[in-house]
Amino acid sequence: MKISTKTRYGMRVMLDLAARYEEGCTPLKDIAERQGLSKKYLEQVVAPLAAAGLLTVTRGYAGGYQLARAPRDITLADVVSASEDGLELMTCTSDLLACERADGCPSRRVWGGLQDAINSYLEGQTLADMVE
Amino acid sequence: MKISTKTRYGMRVMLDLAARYEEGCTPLKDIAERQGLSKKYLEQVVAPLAAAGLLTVTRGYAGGYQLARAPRDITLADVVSASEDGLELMTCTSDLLACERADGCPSRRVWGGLQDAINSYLEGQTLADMVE
DNA sequence: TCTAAGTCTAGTAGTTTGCTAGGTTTTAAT
DNA sequence: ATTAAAACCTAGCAAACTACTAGACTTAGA
Repeated sequence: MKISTKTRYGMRVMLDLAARYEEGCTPLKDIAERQGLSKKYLEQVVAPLAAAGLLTVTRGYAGGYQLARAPRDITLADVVSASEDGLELMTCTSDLLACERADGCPSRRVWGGLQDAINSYLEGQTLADMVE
Repeated sequence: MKISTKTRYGMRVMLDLAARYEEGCTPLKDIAERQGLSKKYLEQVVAPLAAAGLLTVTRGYAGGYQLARAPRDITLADVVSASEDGLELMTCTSDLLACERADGCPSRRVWGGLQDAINSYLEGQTLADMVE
């Protein structure tokens, strides 16, 4: 149940960009310096966020990243889901089989409930909420 | 944010024992058979649960495990926390340092809020609730 | 004393994590 | 047309973690 640094750094990048959303695109170099992180590593951190359509990319000279939507329109679920490739706590294929055999499968209830709690928190908060 | 099989199996063991709490101690062999899991692996799954005081152990012939308290008095947080060695989403030492430098550290708010959501769900539900 | 239980320790193949490194492509400024 | 600053892509790698298996040892009731 630990959160990977990839996801944590991804969130920091998104929050950093949320704080200066009006200012146009920002190069990774600036974000890396502000956050005290390796620019090279951030490239990889940012890739899935861009692939998920959360970032607008400007390539070439004076390029950089900008939030694709207003901070108010990007939820924490959007960010975490992109970084972690989904919010699922488990790959439920094998669990479905196990549940066939089990009687009522109470553990389904456990993890389903936890999943709901996580989803509803992350979906209910936006980047704007976090930045104030 | 995936849940390890160790934790999932641990929960299944605890739920299995909760369902037959009145019946005294149950050998791991029986649980392994019912759940379709390796008994040998379950030994390791169960170890941290016993160490956390959630299980009463009877060694020797006709021994086995039993819940140390009634299902109503064991929360999901107790179980997950024992299996995962705490509920923390991250080791915050390095984050504290980062937060000194950052201005207001909005990511603290993100993960703190998620942590609260997770904790309050897990602490609010007991094994009895899951078994019906 | 036999036997069915839990206990402890070690090993291990495979995967994931958290990076670093280097080269390629894109594009605005000169 | 060249340069420079940016994003993009791929590979590699040590360390840690995961999901087990295996075996020897201990405990205690029948």
